[in-house]
Amino acid sequence: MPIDLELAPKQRRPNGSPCCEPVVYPDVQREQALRMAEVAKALGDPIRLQLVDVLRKHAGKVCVCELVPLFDIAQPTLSHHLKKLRDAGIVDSERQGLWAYYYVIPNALEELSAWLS
Amino acid sequence: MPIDLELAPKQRRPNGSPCCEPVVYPDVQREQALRMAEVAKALGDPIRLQLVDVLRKHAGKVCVCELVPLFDIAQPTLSHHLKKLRDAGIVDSERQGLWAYYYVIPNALEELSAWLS
DNA sequence: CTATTACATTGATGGATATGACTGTTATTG
DNA sequence: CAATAACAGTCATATCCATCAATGTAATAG
Repeated sequence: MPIDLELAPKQRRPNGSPCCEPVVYPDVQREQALRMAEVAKALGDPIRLQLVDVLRKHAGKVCVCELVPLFDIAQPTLSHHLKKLRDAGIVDSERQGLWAYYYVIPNALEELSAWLS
Repeated sequence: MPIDLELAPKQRRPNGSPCCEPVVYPDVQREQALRMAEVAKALGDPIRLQLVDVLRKHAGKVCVCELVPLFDIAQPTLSHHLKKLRDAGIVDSERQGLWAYYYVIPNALEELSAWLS
């Protein structure tokens, strides 16, 4: 059940009583909000957002060594950001020899995107 | 200029040299990433995301007193979250007597939404 | 085997963040 | 005017976060 309560419109205030009856909050959508907030939080850093932007615009997988020179941060810091994106379920990686290739998980952004539009 | 570099695909590593030529990063899109990350960061909290959800689903303006009972947080904490959303340019408020009415700023989410889809 | 490269992890640190208790401001009731 | 209600701001605290330096791991070159 989406959050679509009939919130009481403007109200008078008798006195000695709160202005609004407490609206019962439908506990549903809670989990969806948690999931979407987790994704949004991961995107809430300019570097991570640009990382996702780069990865999205390259259908294939991108090597970490190609991502490092794009930003003014040290390699461990980039690794840290990539881990955040991985923990949020936005990207995943694949190891091939010495290199690690990252890619955006298909539909990982879909729920948030649908909610925003 | 959007981030759409031709990242060199997989590469060999001669030896004594880094694996990839440093890719020149187009400094543009930086500001856009900053703006979108700011919005995403503000949405990166379940309570704030649900707040925006409630406000969006009510075309009119919603009184703070109607928002408070929806969440298990104290009123000052809710006020803080609303301020975060205000600072991020997502919502605005209007004072009418004792009450403050909040609403989502039209198109405030458009840039992020467009980028996500 | 030794050196080096690519990447991840750990630890430390300064800065931001979420929360609640308290206080302040404004407006309305009586 | 006095009391109260609605909301915002301040302060303190505990937690989280971004960053870097240093280290660890795995693989490849020589």
